[in-house]
Amino acid sequence: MIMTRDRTFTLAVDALKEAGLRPTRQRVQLLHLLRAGGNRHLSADDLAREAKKIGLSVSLATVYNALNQFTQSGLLREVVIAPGISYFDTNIGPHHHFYFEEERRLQDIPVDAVSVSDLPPAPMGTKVARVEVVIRLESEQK
Amino acid sequence: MIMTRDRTFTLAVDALKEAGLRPTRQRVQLLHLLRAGGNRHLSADDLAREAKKIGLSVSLATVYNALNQFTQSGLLREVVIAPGISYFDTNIGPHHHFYFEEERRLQDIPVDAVSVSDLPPAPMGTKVARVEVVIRLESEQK
DNA sequence: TCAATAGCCTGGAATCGTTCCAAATTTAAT
DNA sequence: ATTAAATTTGGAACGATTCCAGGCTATTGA
Repeated sequence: MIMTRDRTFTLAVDALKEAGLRPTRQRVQLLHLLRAGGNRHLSADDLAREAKKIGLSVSLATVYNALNQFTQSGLLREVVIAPGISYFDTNIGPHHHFYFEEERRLQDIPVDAVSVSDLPPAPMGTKVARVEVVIRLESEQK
Repeated sequence: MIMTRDRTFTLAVDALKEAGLRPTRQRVQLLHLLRAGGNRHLSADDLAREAKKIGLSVSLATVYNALNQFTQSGLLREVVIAPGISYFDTNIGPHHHFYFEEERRLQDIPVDAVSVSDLPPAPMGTKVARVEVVIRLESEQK
């Protein structure tokens, strides 16, 4: 008799299929983990560490591969902050970012909280892939 | 008899002094080189290579030191594009950037060509250090 | 259902950009 | 000139990321 399957990962599996990525164990688990806990900004290392903590067996190379593939497929968005500091953002809708320099932390800004208008046209032969707004914050004390 | 000194580097020397940096031979030469040729976007390696080409004797470590010091003093602006790709921009006035993904090239956008308005207030205890707008472009061909 | 095959995962080595270090040199102040 | 402080240097070290070759796994289609 066919048992009802575990539905825990159905969403992740579907998302991967739709993105044209094979729903391998590692990718499914990582995507599921990424999507747990709302919108987040994680480094590759953060994700690898989280995965390890909950007992997933995934190599660091695979974490990098998966994050890059997810980003390319539009399942994630990458925000690069400084040489050697980059975060993957699970919020893929249009929005912007505050960056707290001291804390090295990102925070989403809803897209309607900033208006970017009168964009110059994309130069000939190109099209806009993305408009990125980062507001860098420093502690107020002088 | 005191000869008239070489004025070639006067501007660079003055800028360094004003920034509170000692006008050492290396810093003067590098700043001068940076400012030659209008607004530019150079990686550390680009600058080191250029310096070498014109016969300057500067170590790579010094190039990095100088670029970081110049950036901190407001003589330069750093634009980070991707993990491992960052440029130093000699244009320190307010402006934004196009980034051509394929060519890995930056291009300035005059500040008045984009309007960023209704910025949300900086969170309590912080102030805005900088607002960064990068318009990422990809080749138009499908 | 089960092989065949294309794609994926892995640990470790390699690479890249960047920073660190201690010694030697240079600058600025006396 | 002398001295103290700052700077430069080459090379080692570093952290993040990518590469690689071999073993595994998902998908295909017979």
